[in-house]
Amino acid sequence: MNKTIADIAKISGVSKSTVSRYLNGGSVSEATKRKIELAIKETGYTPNPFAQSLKAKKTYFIGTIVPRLDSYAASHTLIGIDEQLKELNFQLLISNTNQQIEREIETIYSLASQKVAGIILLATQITQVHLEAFEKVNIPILLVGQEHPDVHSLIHNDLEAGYAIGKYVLEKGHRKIAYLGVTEKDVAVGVRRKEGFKRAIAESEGCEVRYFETGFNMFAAQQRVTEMLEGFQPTCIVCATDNIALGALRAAQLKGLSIPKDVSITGFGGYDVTEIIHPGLTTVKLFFKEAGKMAAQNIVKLVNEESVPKRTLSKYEIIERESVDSIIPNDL
Amino acid sequence: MNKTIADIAKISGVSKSTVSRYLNGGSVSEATKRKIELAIKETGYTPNPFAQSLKAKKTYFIGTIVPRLDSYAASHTLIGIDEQLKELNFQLLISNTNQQIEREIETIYSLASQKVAGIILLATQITQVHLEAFEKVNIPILLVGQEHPDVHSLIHNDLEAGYAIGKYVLEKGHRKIAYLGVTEKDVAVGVRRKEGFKRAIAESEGCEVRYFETGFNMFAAQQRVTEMLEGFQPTCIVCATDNIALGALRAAQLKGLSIPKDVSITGFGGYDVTEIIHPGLTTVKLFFKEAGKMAAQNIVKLVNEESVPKRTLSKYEIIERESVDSIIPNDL
DNA sequence: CTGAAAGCGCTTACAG
DNA sequence: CTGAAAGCGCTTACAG
Repeated sequence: MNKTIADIAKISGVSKSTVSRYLNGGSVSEATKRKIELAIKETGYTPNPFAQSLKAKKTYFIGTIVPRLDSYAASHTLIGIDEQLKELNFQLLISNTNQQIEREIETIYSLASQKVAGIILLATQITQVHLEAFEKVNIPILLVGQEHPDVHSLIHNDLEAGYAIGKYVLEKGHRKIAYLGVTEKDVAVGVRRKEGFKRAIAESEGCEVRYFETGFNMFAAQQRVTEMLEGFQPTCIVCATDNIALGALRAAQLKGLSIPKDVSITGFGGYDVTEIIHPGLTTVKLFFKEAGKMAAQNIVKLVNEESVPKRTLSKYEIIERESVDSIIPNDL
Repeated sequence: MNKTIADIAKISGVSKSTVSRYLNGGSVSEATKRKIELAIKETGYTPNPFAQSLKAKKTYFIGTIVPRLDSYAASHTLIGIDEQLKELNFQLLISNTNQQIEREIETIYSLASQKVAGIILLATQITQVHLEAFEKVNIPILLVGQEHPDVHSLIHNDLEAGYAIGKYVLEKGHRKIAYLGVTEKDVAVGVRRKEGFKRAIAESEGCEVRYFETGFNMFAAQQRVTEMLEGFQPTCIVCATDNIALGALRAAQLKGLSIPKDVSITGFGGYDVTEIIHPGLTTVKLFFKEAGKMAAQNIVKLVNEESVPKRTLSKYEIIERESVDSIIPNDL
């Protein structure tokens, strides 16, 4: 059977209080300390976390709500969160909503009823219902990937990153460009990245840019690009995610176009697969794992009632590979 | 503040015992049932799971140990486990070991000290130390992906699947084949798949087959294939995983070979990306999500002390795409 | 530094 | 059907 604190007390000949004090780093004499240590080693005792949480009125669970488990972004963010949380002696509880936004709400309440100390939400959209739930459960919440003025958040620098990739393709001489984005309901990916890109475009002259919208799925993107290519032949396709870029790549290839000679393509995310495909995809790398670590640090601070900036920014970096051609005119 | 069962008792004018009985489906009169329901609705009361677990001496956590979070196999298996566990009213606790096998052992003990009801281990290797840990913690364990005579397991039918892909390439006329496997320490992937493949080869004549070993990483595989191609030019490369196949594909392409005209390639796993790359990869699809669901069902049965077969097999299917050429001689 | 006692929020025989 | 009481394994003032 499982040993309890009473067993340890009996074996080491002290009271339960003293054992508890030892466990929690209170003041215990060297001699009793040794006796207790011995008893613990001998029995393999570990405190019952349920009893601890019940009594101490606090738990060491951090709930993380993810829209999906099978995405590079989600899994790498989770890896970072998990790693950092372990270091801080918290336990990660992952809840997958399978991209159903109603389940996010349910999950917020159910995590609360499980008495988690805090919640990290890998967010896609923040609705009024979300805000209401945050309010009601009354536990620290941290948004990752999206921001909202009323909630603490950690976001990728989508605006600047969008600007950077815009500048990049412009510098490579592209002027006839298709921008393949996603729904504006997703503020980070659908609005901010495009906004940054537009700013870059606005600083350049003689551009012909058309904007298209597709889903996050690569097959949907493939089809969208196939259609697009009927009526518009850009020299460069800038995609709001790597998955979209993968779809674009395949659509172009199936059309017999050579990348980057006939058309250049860029992605956004920096997934591993962008390096292994042929040609390698030029993309904006986002640091998901690092973002996850920062998120874990922030939520724990929030739990401990330490101060945290309302908004934390994660970095990005442009990775140059083979999918973008330089078409700078000869006269340069 | 959080309401307790005492609050509900007071509001509805009955005893705590009765409320508890109502909560646990005991016999309660219609009238009191209604009063209690009202009080619960009014207060938004949810039972404290720590108190429940402490008293009832059982928990609804199932710990799942995964070697990594960022793999198609792991995440899809996890999705299946999570989905099924929710349905069975259990809560999934994911623990990532980051491919460090010592951490698997630590995690087994730490999950046990967290009083999980059962453990699912997405296994790579089963060592003596594992068996010892299973023994010591004395809670139900289910292996997924690997098997061992002493432990319950759920595995993909690697042997048959290996045989099937061997038969397949043979039927396509290939006789000069490279098999790209992994370490035999991984019994399922390193031994069984190869064994099945060899059986198919043994049934055919005039084959020249060479066996190579590489890691699970696509970049390592790419390099391995690049080297291999110096000394051996097969008409077909059979890979033990999709990631290896991706590496092989890139190596061949960088060498200027056209797939499948110059060399055919097959994978193993059925990752989404194998469909979007160009050419599409012919592969053996494994049903990770379904396997995860079965695993969840089995571990819960084990927790409830119902009987479960020592070994459960998950299915597979060959997906034909463009990466394998038919080179059947003209005389057919 | 140490121990006795109360209490965290539940569940479960037991008696009625 | 219902309630009083004990107890799950801890922690935490309080007194010494």
